[in-house]
Amino acid sequence: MDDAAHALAGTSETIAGRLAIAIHEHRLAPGTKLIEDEVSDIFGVSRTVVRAALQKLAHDRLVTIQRNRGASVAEPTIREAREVFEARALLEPRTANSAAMRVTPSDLARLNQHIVEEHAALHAGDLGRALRLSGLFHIEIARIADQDTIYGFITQLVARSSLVIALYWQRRTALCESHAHHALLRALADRDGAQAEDLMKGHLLDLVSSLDLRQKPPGQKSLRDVLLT
Amino acid sequence: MDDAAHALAGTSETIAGRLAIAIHEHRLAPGTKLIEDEVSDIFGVSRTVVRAALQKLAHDRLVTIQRNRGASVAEPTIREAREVFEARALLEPRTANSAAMRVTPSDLARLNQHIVEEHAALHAGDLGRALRLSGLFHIEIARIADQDTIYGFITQLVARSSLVIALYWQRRTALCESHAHHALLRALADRDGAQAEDLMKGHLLDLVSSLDLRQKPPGQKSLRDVLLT
DNA sequence: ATGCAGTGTATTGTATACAATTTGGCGTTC
DNA sequence: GAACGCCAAATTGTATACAATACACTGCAT
Repeated sequence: MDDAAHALAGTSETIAGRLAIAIHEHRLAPGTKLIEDEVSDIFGVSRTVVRAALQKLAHDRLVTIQRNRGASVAEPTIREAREVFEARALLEPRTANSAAMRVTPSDLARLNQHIVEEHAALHAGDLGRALRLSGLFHIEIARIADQDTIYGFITQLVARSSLVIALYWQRRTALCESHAHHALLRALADRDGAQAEDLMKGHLLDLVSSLDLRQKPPGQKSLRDVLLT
Repeated sequence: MDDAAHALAGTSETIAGRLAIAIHEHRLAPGTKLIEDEVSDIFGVSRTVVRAALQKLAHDRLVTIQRNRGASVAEPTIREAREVFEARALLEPRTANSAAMRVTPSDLARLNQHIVEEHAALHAGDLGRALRLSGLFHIEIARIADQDTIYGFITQLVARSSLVIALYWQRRTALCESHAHHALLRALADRDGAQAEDLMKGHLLDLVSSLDLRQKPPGQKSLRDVLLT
């Protein structure tokens, strides 16, 4: 490649992937405007390709597109945040159960690697990467369950969860639930579907309770809150 | 409008909607090729808009896009067909339960109207329209449950179900489950969530058992089946 | 006949040009 | 000084031109 401009050229899929990872790792904050010209310069492609990528992300609710106003990283409302976790509560426990029946040794190895890397990232202070690995753990379980459709739903929900966490996570919950994943891994290794299902259910409940979903997001405090302080 | 060519002009959303309805009503059969130039002529817009519409439909798995080979109406495999109904079984019963708690008189009226219209369409011999109304009944219940995220999932699954039915429905099952919807409506009217949940679970089981998911789809019969008749 | 290479057409992929719309700033007026 | 209207810059929406690819068909050799 002779020109730095298109050092990162790619299809709309790869560009959507890069953006999704950046969002997942909290390097692109909710609300960030995504201007077509800028993005196309960065990746060295035309706006056409970028538009396709943005539309895909919009369909996954990772970005919001308003007609004639462009795209920005989505800012889920409290209501959406609750819905995302309610949907996860509906899908993931049963999926973990199915996964327990089909899991192979290489699956277990991969899951274990996720946990190790997540731990390493945490110690290295790379919170974004730790967060993404934590999400990948859930996605990996869905993949093991071998149900493409549900896998797709969970992938989308995990990505959106990352946005929810960016907006509503209260840092005083420091534990960051790494042993929850450990326990899940053990249940899977034991092929104990019922146990995996219960653990997943509890884990998701822990996750929501580590969020502050009782008031408006930091940036969008209600008028009342602002005026009557 | 002075020109018939763009009598149906619209945005990519409306075009995707038109295509989706046509697919839902089995006026576009699985496998039908969707050529950008043709579609753009029909709706009087440029290929740009049509491409966006097709990509949206592809994301919903109603059409398949292969690079450099274009888009065609999706042909779900048996595996996908099973997955779609497994996902529905995971989501819809609980959703029906939630709907029972929130349903309003006007919701009930609308549901009832769906049933009536479905019946009328059946008697008029318009099977496609009946099928779409039947799907709308399920979607309406999800809407009543007031969970946008799950509503979106169910909408997508119902649309895909229509493709599955086009491919795998065995006509000898004539009943077409109209009283199942009646029973559901009664349970909702009674605000009996548990009953609604059970009915929905059973209804979905009836649906899958009216399909023939044990062999290859009609068009793709295995070589063995063809040769050893 | 069968298989294969080459060629032309049909179709999709991408970039770019232009139109439409929004946004922010500037000056005017009250 | 605040409100309003207007203009310029930035940005998105759509169409179109051109490049790249796949597909069907013909003719040829075996």
